[in-house]
Amino acid sequence: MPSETKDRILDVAERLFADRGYPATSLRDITAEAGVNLASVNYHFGTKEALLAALLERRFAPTNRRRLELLDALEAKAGGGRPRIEDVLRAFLAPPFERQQEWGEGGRTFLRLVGRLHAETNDEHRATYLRHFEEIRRRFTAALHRALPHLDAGDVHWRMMFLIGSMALAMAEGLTPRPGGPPPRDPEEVFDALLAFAVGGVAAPSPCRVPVVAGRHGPGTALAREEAPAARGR
Amino acid sequence: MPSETKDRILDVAERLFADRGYPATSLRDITAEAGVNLASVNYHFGTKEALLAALLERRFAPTNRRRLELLDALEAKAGGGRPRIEDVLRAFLAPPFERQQEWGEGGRTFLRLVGRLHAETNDEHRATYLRHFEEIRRRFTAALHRALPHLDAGDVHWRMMFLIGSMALAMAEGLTPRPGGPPPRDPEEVFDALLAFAVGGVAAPSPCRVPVVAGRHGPGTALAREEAPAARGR
DNA sequence: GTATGATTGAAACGAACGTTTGACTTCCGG
DNA sequence: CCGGAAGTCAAACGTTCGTTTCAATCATAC
Repeated sequence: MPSETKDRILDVAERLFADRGYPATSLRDITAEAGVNLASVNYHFGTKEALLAALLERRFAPTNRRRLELLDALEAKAGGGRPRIEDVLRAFLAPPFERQQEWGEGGRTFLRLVGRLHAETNDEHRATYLRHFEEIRRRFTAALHRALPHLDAGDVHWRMMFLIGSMALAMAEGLTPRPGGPPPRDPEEVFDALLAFAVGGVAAPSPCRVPVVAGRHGPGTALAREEAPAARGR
Repeated sequence: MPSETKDRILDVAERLFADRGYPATSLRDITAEAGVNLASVNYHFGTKEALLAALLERRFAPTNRRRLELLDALEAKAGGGRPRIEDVLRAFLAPPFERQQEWGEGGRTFLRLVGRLHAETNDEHRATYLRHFEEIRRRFTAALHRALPHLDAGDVHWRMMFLIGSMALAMAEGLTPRPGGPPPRDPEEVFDALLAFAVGGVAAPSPCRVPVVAGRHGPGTALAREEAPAARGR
């Protein structure tokens, strides 16, 4: 077998990156916990950065392939018509959770890592991560716009952002046990809750920018509006 | 004047932490850009960790005070009755944006930092951050539960999570100019869009252990469920 | 003016980091 | 047997980190 070492490094690095973050995890931590030599990371992967890239590739490629597969099927079925919002969101949100089931603990760890990377520092490893994600975001934003033709591009863009934020936090924090909250649920339940929230948010009525009947404090800014009647279609 | 140096350090550190993340920003970066001596950070704040704490305290204290103030007013007005979902969410979401207006560029920078810290590494500075946030989360979760009495505690907890995720990403990424997307909007517009999304998501019908109709592939798991009749009340 | 406490300055500390080196195993086709 | 590629190992490389030290400076009260 060519490299049991390689896989051990990948597994441990995935867990430690997810637990402590990329910059806060040293190669010495990884190699010590994996029981391999320090130099083997550079031997097998080149650099720490390339280790992250390999790690992302391993899980991201199948996940995103599945996303696009579901999206293609969905759009083919819709023909020229508009796809259903829930179908689009399901195609976007389900694959990571599917993979999590299939990969077991490693998959759950990966979910947390992905959630964390969404806010990770601004350097090249962020670019490494975004390279996998940008095409997905672009295509699903377009699909969402077709499902919500009454919104302008900016609104759709922002709702996609909010959606990603919900997903990321659900993955990063939601799946780790936390004191004070209810016990963590099964990932399937989390998925159901997330999808319900996402559909409700994405399909919400257009943000009402027009009438502002400011409450009392604050000179009528949108923020201080507290008693807005303000029905507003588009 | 006792410490122009102290404020310069705080301002620069806030910006650099927001741009690059806490672990990736060195005290040398901060002091060089602020034009002060390296040792002055440790002189004025003690440690890098304490610098972060001071920085958070400066912005968080008034923001969270305002949140609780709005929440108290809201609950007083509601008496024993159930508060309106939108009012609760507005009390939670508006103060950071209000502060951002009042603080100008520094406030906007702080929003990005807060968004980033939600996914920051697991060490003590994360605890530092959470110390400011946990009480807020607890009180608003309770208020949200009163506004949504038909949901169980778990559902409310998760919707609060999703809400925080949306807010965090909106703050962290949404306010920084990004290639490929529409030009960044005014924070007021972002706030309106976020609030609309949040109300829609939080007030969504109970997670889809309710009937879902659609699609074809997938063997009946919760994730692949696309044709599930499965009504399930509570 | 001079003593005193607060602040700044330049330099160094020890530790930890990612990476490289070169010798040492291990394994297998000839 | 052997030659050589593939992999492992301990040790060291040069850098950068947060922090400390201690002398120099400044303001202010006596």
